Amino acid sequence: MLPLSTKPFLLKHFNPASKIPKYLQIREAVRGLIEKGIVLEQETIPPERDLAEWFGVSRMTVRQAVDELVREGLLEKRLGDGTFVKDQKLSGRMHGAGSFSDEIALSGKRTHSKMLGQVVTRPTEQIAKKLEIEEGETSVIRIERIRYVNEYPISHQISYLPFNLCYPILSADLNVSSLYHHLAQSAGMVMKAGKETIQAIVADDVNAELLQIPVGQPCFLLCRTMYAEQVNRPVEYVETMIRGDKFMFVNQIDGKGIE
Amino acid sequence: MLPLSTKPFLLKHFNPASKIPKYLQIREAVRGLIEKGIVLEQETIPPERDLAEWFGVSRMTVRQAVDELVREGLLEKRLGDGTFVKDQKLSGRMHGAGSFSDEIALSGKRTHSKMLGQVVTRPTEQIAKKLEIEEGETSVIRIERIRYVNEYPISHQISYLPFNLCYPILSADLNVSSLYHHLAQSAGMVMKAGKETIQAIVADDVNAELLQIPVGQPCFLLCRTMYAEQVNRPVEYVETMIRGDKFMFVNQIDGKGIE
DNA sequence: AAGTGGTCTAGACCACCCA
DNA sequence: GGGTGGTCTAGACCACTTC
Repeated sequence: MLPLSTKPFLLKHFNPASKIPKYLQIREAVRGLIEKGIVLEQETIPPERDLAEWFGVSRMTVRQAVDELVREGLLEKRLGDGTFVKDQKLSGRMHGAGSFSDEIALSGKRTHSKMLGQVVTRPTEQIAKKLEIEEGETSVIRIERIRYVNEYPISHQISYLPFNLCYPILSADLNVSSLYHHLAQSAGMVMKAGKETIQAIVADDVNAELLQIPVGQPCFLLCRTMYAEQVNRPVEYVETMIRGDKFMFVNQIDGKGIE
Repeated sequence: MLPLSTKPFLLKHFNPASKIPKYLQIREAVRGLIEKGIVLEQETIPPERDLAEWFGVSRMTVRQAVDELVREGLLEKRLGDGTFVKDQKLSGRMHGAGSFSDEIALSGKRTHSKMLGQVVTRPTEQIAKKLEIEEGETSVIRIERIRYVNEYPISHQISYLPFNLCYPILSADLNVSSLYHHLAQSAGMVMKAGKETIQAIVADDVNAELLQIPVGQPCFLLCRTMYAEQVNRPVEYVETMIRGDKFMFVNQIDGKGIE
């Protein structure tokens, strides 16, 4: 039997006269049920028919609310059984072979970084999604740097890391040593795998000034999400703008798979 | 007005008597509309009320189907306006140890090539060097093509092949089938390995016209040298200009080699 | 004004799970 | 068998965009 407190709690967060759509109010009310611990992990929320009756709405409206929480990964429906609160764990299997990085092909050159800013902030919706952070759940560390090769700027990089996983790096001096190195040393995070996309874009005015190039000059935009060994979720999302006039990617093609 | 072909196409992929839920059939039918290029990017799919009438289902059922495609990022709804096919960047893998390519990850898209020219000519010094041809020793085949995805041009490609190794392909129709396929069939050349570089540049006037983009738009320039199993020298050098607004590279990062 | 997607109803029957 | 979620109907009114 469900605790008696669920129904009063839900109704307290619902106002049918409000301009806010009912399904959104219901979604947030049910979310509160979980966040406040009124319904614990592995337990069920009330049946859809009960919710519909309590709120005085149709079952379809309840489903619209609950299904969104299911898609967010907060709830799990089991056919014929009920709707359960999930353990807070997100899946993220990584596979595929191959490696690569933006630091390759710079061998023999002198490199350094300049820190532009390192702040703890609230993630935007996009960043929260990339890091698989529940919206508003927590803070992220935002690190903005310029990387130099032989004294000229080569890339502008903005990294985002979940605060609660990576806060020890806040004490690091990233001017002289690498982010990944410090993540391993101070936060115990060793990067394991990830995914990146590479796009061709032109420099906007901000990047043009930072990279000392004209606006409109071609650049690479590299967006990478990295996973650490220790945790089953992303620990870094980084966007890197790289000068197209000073950098190229090199790829060795090997054997099979060629039509 | 929508092409007449949408309705017949959709109904062909729908069977109300099937045990498969209607909304799933509708979802896949609409997906087919996009993948087959019957509805192109930036265009709208038919209104929900039309779809409901055509399929003989209620509008809620149509919405259940369409909303899933919206969540997948394939469609975008604009209130009061319509449901639009999103402008998606195509992607190509970039395995460090394996295939590459601009031809993968185009699954479900209609692709074809247009031959601009196929001539036997004397190699320039640069091309001769790439193909490891003694200067003036022999001739090369120069093949220039535009590649299309869903009717819009995606890349402009110029391939160079040593004449004495590859002349059988001169009889091939490269409009319909791949260069590598024909090299294998008619010249007995199977591509084995190679090396490619990827640069970010902007379109010049020639490429802008061929790719139907403005001059100055960002592009990738991919330069690749390929070796065949049978011979110990390059058999193809190809330069490919790829539209940056329609294409991105995707790379899976795996384990080691991370600084 | 006409057409679009957004929200919502009050039911219905089904397949599935558990006691 | 009784309760659960899965699918589906045939409407309705609203808010928004476009013309």
